[in-house]
Amino acid sequence: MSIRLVDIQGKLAEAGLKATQQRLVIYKALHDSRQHLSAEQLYRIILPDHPTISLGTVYKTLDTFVEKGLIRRVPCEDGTLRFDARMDMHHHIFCEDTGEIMDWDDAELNALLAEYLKKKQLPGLEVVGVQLQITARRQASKPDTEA
Amino acid sequence: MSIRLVDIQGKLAEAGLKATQQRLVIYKALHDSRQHLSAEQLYRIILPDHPTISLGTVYKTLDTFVEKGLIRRVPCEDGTLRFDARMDMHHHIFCEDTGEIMDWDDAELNALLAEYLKKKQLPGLEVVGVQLQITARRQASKPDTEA
DNA sequence: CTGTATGCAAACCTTTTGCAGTCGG
DNA sequence: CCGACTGCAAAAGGTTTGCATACAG
Repeated sequence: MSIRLVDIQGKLAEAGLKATQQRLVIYKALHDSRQHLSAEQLYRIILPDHPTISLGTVYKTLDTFVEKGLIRRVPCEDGTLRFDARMDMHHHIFCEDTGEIMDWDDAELNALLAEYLKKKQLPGLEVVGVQLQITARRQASKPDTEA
Repeated sequence: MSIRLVDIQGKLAEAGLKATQQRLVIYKALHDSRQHLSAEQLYRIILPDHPTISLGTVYKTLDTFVEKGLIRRVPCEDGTLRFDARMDMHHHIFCEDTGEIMDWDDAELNALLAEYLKKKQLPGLEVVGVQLQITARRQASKPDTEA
């Protein structure tokens, strides 16, 4: 669940980045949260344990991480920009009621999409990533609640 | 290609919205652009022909349209929020190089996804929308350019 | 040691808000 | 006519920038 510092150091070294305290903390916080957090949210999580870290550093660090391929940006329907430490193929469910983004993992779906993309060619484009974006609403237990 | 005013008026009436000049213009501009524009971009497109329209109105109107289901928000990997007048199932290719969002239409893919979702149940959630988000880069004509 | 990365605070840009006046139904 | 909608301008919110200082390699 919780990533080891050694592993983060490895990732940073691979990317040619200095392993500063802040970078270790930011990566670990995002990874271990297993969520899709904004810079601001991440800052608030980190602050109690690291009161001297600055919000600007969080922004810069996240940008650096994205640039180096350590994390990815998750576009979110409510307009906020969030980040995800998972780099493997997976999908997102956006809940309209709560604004939450949940991961959706399904090997069958991944295989389906991989096969589809192998067949289809995008004109002049090389696919770098694919994800299904599912928008959902909390299911009304009583179907007659509103409609 | 270009939508008729009568049709927009119909949509607005259905949604219970007054057919103001501004709403007609904004909807038409977004629809006819066949692109995924931000409020700001839309404002700039409209301004020459309607110099008195205000940016605030564009924001409010777009929000109202989304609320009423006339258009949808398109989350974009660069953090900007854009809007799309197409409400039928279709997919988006985000080009990392240009920041452009292109539509991707494929009946086969739509069928594939519809079938998949019919089979799978999301726990306690009702699916309102699905779209494949493809991230791509311009294909290097010479494969040895970088890698 | 040296240059990269951080902290701080100001600047910037986008979006929201409140209110008086306007206009569509 | 009346209430919904607009324009304006100010405020809020989130993100970026610049520079002096600190720290990893």
